[in-house]
Formats: sequence, structure tokens, C-alpha cells
Amino acid sequence: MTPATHTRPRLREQLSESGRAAVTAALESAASLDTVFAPVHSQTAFEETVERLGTAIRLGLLPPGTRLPAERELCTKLGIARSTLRQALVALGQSGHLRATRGRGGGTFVADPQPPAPPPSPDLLAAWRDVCDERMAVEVGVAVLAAERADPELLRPLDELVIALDGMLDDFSAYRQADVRWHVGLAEATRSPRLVTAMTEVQGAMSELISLIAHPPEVLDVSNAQHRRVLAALRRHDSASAAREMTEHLHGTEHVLAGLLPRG
Amino acid sequence: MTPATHTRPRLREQLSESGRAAVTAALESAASLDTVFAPVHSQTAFEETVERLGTAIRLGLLPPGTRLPAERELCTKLGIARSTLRQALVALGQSGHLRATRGRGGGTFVADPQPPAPPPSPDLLAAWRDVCDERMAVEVGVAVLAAERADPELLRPLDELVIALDGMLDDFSAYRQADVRWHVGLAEATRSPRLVTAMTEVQGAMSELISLIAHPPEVLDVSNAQHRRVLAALRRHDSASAAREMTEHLHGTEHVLAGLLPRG
DNA sequence: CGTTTAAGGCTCAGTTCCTATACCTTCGCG
DNA sequence: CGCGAAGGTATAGGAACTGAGCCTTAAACG
Repeated sequence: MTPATHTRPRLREQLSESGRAAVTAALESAASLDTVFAPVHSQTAFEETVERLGTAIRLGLLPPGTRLPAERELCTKLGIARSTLRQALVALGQSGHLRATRGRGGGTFVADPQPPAPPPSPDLLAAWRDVCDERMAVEVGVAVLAAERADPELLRPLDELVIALDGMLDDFSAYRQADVRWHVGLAEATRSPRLVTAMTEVQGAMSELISLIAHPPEVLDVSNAQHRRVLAALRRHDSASAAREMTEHLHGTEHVLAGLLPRG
Repeated sequence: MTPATHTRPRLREQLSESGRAAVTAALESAASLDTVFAPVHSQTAFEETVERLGTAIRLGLLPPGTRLPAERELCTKLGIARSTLRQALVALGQSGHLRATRGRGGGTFVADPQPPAPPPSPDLLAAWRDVCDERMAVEVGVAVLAAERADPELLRPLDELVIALDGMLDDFSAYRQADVRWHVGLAEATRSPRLVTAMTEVQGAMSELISLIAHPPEVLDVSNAQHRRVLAALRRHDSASAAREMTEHLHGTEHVLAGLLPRG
């Protein structure tokens, strides 16, 4: 294939010389190689399962009392062996998130009430601004896409959630759960599975932070009004407004966090 | 802790009843549980290493001729055993991406020339729209954040890249590499490591698709003009414009892909 | 010119994790 | 009462990763 390029060697050479110089210059100053050579995570199947189910439970995606699929079914859905799944279920049982009953008609249920949230890990606190940044990116991107594709059908449940949120202003944990549902619902409105996953993960990371902070009803009221404005923008297919409203919405919590967490 | 909530049981009950109903309604119609119970990936350290290094090479983040850190050093950076790292290096060597020389002053180098890109996997083609969606979210989010934080210092290399890109309009593979650098550089301008990682991954996924399509110089010219407008918006700290320009920019390639790939 | 030394190349035992399969125990329902 | 659906247990084998040691090559240095 390279022989073909010999037809106009001089021009090609010139171009790639100046070009490569610029690219190289950009590279040398770049910290992006730190990213390439950053430690490999390599979560085990066990860890990932605990995290996935645990996050879904803590976010209220699986409300207390929910019955999980039977072990033999769930392990095929998750694509792991039953023993591995059981390890995860046992772990979540010991931490008080799940409760299992045997015999016919039994099953594994989300515990009610849920155990109190553990204190957030120190390294999360250290990187909280990075988490907020990622949330900003995911949420704004989702808002823009949702505005383009807004389907009234998928937006109606979000309206209902906004109304429900109005009635939860003085019960923060309930508010927060419905809030998560709203944001995940927004991701669903894009009809992009990857974005739903990304949103779920980001909300999981944020929840650890958000639950640390006292949220008075007035703040939640303002926050929910922003939900309304985002939805209105989606209905107008006005992605610019959607992005703007969402940005403001997120900056709200970010400022609250900035005031109450260690510098980052 | 629950005893405390007994002070106003009726209100709490009422609220959580109506609230829970709305949340549950939103849940039932939701496909988000498919996300929770989706198969677990569980990449091995070997796989992740091959993918990380391979992507960085294919994207031109590690240009041909680059010398990697010594194995003993790299394996500690990556947090894996040397044997595991070697597996990955051997694999990348056999696929022609890396070339190793022994003895003092030797090392592992990015091969020059690089092997031809393999045909894209069928499942990537099936999910190409989902990949584009994720890119849209990440890039728009990054653009907004970068606009807020725009530091002239970090923006200058992006200007230089835009100029360099103008000289590469008729060499697509060179253009594409510098293009990737530009987008990753944008992520770096947010100073958020996570977003740099996200951007790199998304670009890696897109590259497989983009390289399939013929890109005439005129199209690249338009595309680079959009780069300029994004940078201008960043300088004005105008996140709305940045988001709008970026959206247009991405829709450009998306439309080209839509015309030439199977329906998704 | 020979020695030193920094690199890649190789081997192997031990550990952890995961899979697959089979079997046991509980208990609601027909 | 006994079937069957559910969780609970046990075990064997395989795959991946680790850690440590040693070999081989070849440039650099005295």
C-alpha cells in the first residue's frame, strides 16, 4: 500500500513533517499519557456484581421489598456462575441490603428498612470535583440528546416525578431517590443504553457525596423548579436551553458541596 | 434512627405513599432494570492492557517510533505483574503494533509503519448509533466544562492543531490522528482525568467507524472550521455556543455515517 | 577489548477467582 | 402428602494473575 503514495512524495512529506511537528508538540506538553499508563482496574465479576446491585439498591432503583430474579435465572442474565453470584448476594445480605427466604415462594428481597449508609471513602472525598465533572458531562450531554429526541411518551413519567418531588421537599431521602429516578429517566429518554448505564454510575458516585449534606426544603424547591424548566426545554426541542438549565441545576449542588467539603 | 421519625407519622406516611406510587409507576415502565441486570463485563487485566495500549497506538496518542517505558517500570505503573504485561506486549507485537529490541538501549517501540486496521467488528456496526450517542454526551459535556474553565495556556496547543489540520485536508489518516489529539486536548482543558479517559475511549470506538468512510477534503475543511468556532466560544467562556458548535460538529460525521452504514 | 548494565525473554510454583455440576434443605401449594 | 421452586452447600477443575528468579542480548563505558 505504501508504494501508491509515491505518486506525490514531496507534498506528502512536507505536510506530514509540519503536521507531525505540531502533533508532537501538543503531545509533549500533554498529560494524556498519564491516562494511558494509569493503573488497570480489573474489577472481578464478584466485585462488579456487588457494586451493580448495591448501587441500584442504594439509589432506590430496586426499592425495599423488591424481589430479585431467582438465583439460577439471575446468574445467566448476568453471565456469571451461580457460585459467584451467590458470593455477591451473601455479601449484600451480610451488609444488610438483601434478605433471603427459602422454600417455595421464597427468594431474595431488598431489605426493608435499608441499613444506614456507610461513611464515604476518603479517596472519593479527595476526588469529589472529578466526580462532579463527570456528572456534568454526562448530564449535559444527555440533556442535549434528550432535547433532540424528546418523545412526549417518555417525558410524561418525568412530569409525574416532578409533581411527586414537590410533595417530598421535607423528606430528603425520599426526595433524593425520586430525584435519581428523574435523572435516570432522562437518560432513558435518549434511548441510549450506554447513557443509562453512565447516568446510573454517575448518580451512584454522587449519592455518596450528596447524602452528606443537609438539604433544606427551599433548596429542593429551587432544584425541582429547574427540573421543570429542563422538561419544558425538552418539549420545545430546545437543546441550548436544556443544556443551560441543566448546567445551572448541577452547579447548584456543586456549590453546596464546595462549601462543605475539603478543597479539591 | 427510625424512632425519631415517629414524631409525625401521618404526614410521612402520606408523602411516601403518593411519592412511592409515582416512583413505582416510573419504574414499571422503565427499562432501567435491564441495565442493572445486564451481563457483567469482567475484563481481565490482560485484555484491558491490550485494549488500552492498542487504542492509544491506533489513535496516534503513541505515534510510531515511540518508546514505551521499560517493562519492569511499566508493570508497576499499570499495577499488574510483569508476566501479565508481557502477555499484552507479546499480543500487540504479534499483531504488528509493537516491536521489541533486546539489549541495553533496547526497549519496546511502537511499530513504524503500523499494521492496517482490521475490519470493524459486526457488533460495533450494530451498535454504532449508541456509540455516537455516547460520544455526543461526552463531547458536549466536555465542551461546556471547558468553556467554563478555559485557560488560554491549555487552549494554545489546540489552536496550533487547528492550523496543522488545515494542512492535512488531503491526507485523511494524518488528519484523523490530529483530530483525535484535538478532541483529547479539549478534554484535558477541563483538567478532569476522568473526562480525558472517557474521551479517549469514545474516540477509540469512533475511530473504527470513522476510518470506514471516505472523507473528502471539503468535508474536513468544514469540520476544521467548526473546531475554530468551538475554540472561539471557549475563549469567550460562552458554554452555550460551545455546546451548539460541538453538537453541529458531531452531527456532521453522524450524518455521513448514517448514509453509509446499516440502519441502527 | 572486555566488563558492566539495562533492557527484553523465559520458567515455574503458588494463589485467587471463576465455572460447572451435583446434591441438600426448606416450605408453599395443589 | 409430595411435588417443585426456591435458597444453601460442596467440590473439582480450569483460567488468570502474581512474584521471584534466572537467562540472553547488545549498547555503553572504562
